[in-house]
Amino acid sequence: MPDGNDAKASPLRTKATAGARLGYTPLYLQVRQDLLDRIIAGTWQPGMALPSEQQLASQMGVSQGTLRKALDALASDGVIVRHQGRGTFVAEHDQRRTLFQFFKIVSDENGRIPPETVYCQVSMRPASETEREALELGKDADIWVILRHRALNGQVALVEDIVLPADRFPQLDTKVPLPNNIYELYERQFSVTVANARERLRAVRAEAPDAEILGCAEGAPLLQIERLAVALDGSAIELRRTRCRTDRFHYISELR
Amino acid sequence: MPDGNDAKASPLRTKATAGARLGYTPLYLQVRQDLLDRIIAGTWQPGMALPSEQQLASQMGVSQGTLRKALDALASDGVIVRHQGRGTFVAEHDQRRTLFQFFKIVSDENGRIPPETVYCQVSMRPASETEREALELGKDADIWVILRHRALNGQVALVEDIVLPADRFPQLDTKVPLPNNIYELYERQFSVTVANARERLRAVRAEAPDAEILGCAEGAPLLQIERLAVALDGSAIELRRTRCRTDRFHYISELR
DNA sequence: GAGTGGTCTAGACCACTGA
DNA sequence: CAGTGGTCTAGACCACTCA
Repeated sequence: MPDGNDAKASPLRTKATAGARLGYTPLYLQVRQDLLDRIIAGTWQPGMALPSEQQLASQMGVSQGTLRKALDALASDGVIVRHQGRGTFVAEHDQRRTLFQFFKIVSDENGRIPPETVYCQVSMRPASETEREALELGKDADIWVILRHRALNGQVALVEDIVLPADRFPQLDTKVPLPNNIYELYERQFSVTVANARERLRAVRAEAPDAEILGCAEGAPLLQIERLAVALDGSAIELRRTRCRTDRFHYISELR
Repeated sequence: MPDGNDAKASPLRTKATAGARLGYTPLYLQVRQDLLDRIIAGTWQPGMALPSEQQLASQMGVSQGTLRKALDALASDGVIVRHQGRGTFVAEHDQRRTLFQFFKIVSDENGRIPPETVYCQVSMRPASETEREALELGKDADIWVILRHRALNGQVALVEDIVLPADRFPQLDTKVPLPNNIYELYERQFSVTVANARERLRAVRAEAPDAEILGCAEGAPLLQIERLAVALDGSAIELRRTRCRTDRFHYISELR
């Protein structure tokens, strides 16, 4: 058993037994954060099984019910995945997750189809001011810029600029050609797990270079998607701008 | 106590005590459905308080923990709202909910601002085939069509076509002028509660009529949003097409 | 201070998986 | 059939709201 005594009778429990008004955090949220910290630190790698509820509960000195609430919270955030009868696993950026959670463009006829990368180029340059601000970078930070063209149903439909902080992705250029599933690359090669993202959508005119790549007229309407992706530890990790033809595709959004 | 013996020792409990392989539904989900049915039936109106957990649990013959899981599920679906120390309430389509859950267009400078209706027209006609299909209507069904122009920061920015099944909204035309918050109208006047919606986004060219309304050039890029809204009982209730300028506004989408 | 939802516990039993 | 997560219970106590 390699998972021995690393957090026994933990120093948590801010229980506020008396009138501690502010700053009260329920035990299950403290447990949640403790587990999340260990996942971020790499104690359990993506795809690996966590110890069983019983083991974790007794290790951390809490009841199984409390531990379960912590795991439920992590599961609803997509950090872990639970399978009845099998165990609890650190969530992975497999094909399925990338396609459903992080790819919102759908074919009008075929529904969800995985995009195929048809062109990819990597370069480095100093970050602009807006890039530094969005990615929370220091004054002289460098960034990687990835340019990709991607096809759906065999038709080039997307042009992407991806911006990454260079220091979090050392020697990215040696990984060329980059795999189709780039978040899997972040995860496996650089230990960076994308947890969630916010997107801003606009309709824009196709400028000449994009029009040529996408095979549409200059001035045609394109859907522009600006994404800021956030890592497990809450830091901004990727800035992405996608321009997309929407004559045979559309972007889906669920309001709940 | 007006909420007497209406569901005592309920006929639920499909507990599968023996090897009932398929068709097993956990008790808390049965309770959830039972409560949802009563909300749909209007036993508790939007904004009203439900009985306390203790009362509901003993009424329905389940433990407080099980009842709580059912309420938690309804709360995470946005059907009810819980307030520690105050009670549990049927969710309402107030200004706040409409603005945050069902309005995704944001000003580049000001952030979230409520849109202002500057033009509104209501008419009735037979449903087209695609409308019948989307709204699950019969052969000769009629629909209401609402045309609206809406302004953000004092600038006309949105053109909307809203399609509703006529039989669910009797005498809608007598409610003109429609209030700004139209989901509140559905709820209060027609007992129709919008629960969630799916949207399809595209970039399109501004045609002449929209260009004039929005004050932009013909052929300018517009963001087109097609929405299908679903009621509490799961039926499709509204089809909506919005066209929007995105030179000073954008659409936000959260990926989690 | 009474009443509400929120947390925490301890234990029993059930459904599912895989060797 | 052993081990895992999922459900269900009963009861204690805590934090919050409002009269």
